[in-house]
Amino acid sequence: MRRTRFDDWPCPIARATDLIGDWWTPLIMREAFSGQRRFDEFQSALDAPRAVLTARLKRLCAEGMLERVAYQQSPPRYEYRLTDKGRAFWDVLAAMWRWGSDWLWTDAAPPVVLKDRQTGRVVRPLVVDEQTGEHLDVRTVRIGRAPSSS
Amino acid sequence: MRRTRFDDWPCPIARATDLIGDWWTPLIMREAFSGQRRFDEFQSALDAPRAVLTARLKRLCAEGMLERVAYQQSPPRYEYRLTDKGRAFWDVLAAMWRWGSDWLWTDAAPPVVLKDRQTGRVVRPLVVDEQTGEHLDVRTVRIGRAPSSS
DNA sequence: GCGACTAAGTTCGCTTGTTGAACTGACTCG
DNA sequence: CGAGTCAGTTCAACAAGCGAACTTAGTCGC
Repeated sequence: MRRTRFDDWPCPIARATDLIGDWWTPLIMREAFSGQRRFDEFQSALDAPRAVLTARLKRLCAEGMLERVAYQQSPPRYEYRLTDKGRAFWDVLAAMWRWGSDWLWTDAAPPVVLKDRQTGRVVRPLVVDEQTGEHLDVRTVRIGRAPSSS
Repeated sequence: MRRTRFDDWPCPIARATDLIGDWWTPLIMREAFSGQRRFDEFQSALDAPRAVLTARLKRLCAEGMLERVAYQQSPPRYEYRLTDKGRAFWDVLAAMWRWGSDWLWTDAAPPVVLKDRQTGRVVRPLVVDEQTGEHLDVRTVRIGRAPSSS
């Protein structure tokens, strides 16, 4: 009777949900993107229960989003670094950022924004069709069987 | 000692996580996007526990992502329709779709794709900077304080 | 060499959330 | 009148999340 797993469903959203649908997980990734690496850094940045943090980091490593790397031998200490897969996940967080900024502040504007590291310009993530560059509209898109590769 | 809420954190990712970080919730939204509206449609499409589905639909309505609308008077029956806020959430699901497709099928390609409703062309969502149209790279972006609007 | 400190977890008792299955109530249809 | 439909609710067992305290292996200041 354990929590239903989605990680073998034939749908990208379901599999992704299995990972980030976990409590705390997207926030851990956010911290990783903003440069945190060590257990205690994550812990104090998020104020998450240590046991939960342990479980999440273990899962993220198992999934190949983070890598557990020794940064000193004695006493043995490890830090958690983003892998390519983990870095690619930034796109999802950026989409969440945009949607959250647009729809989750009814009263005022959110106190934080994304900025270009060089120019300082405010950056607004947008989800588009790779081919056309047009904003992806729900109404124009449907879910379909993949074309057979044979 | 209840589950830590993120919905008043000053970060768009945190607030979004509070919503979609919930088990089942992104999948319910996916079903909503593919046209499901009724309680039993969601239930049988996902095979989710009915009690959980009730709780999630209630939450999504409270958050203004869905609307509970009577579609007949007697007996009173309700369906759940996407609001503008809910429709806007498609961007996040699209980003999850893309990332999941790219990184969560190690063995083969995913069996489902997004297609243009008219042309049938396969559509690949991409997260870009709204200004430049360039793919958003983690390394070029940082989190910063919002410019004061005064 | 002794006590305080540090980093990275683990353990524990308690509360909340999830699960599957069965049940309910108001109606309609044959 | 009995079966069926829809939109939930209820229940008991179990899993997961919570905060706080504890552990382990080493270093640093004195």
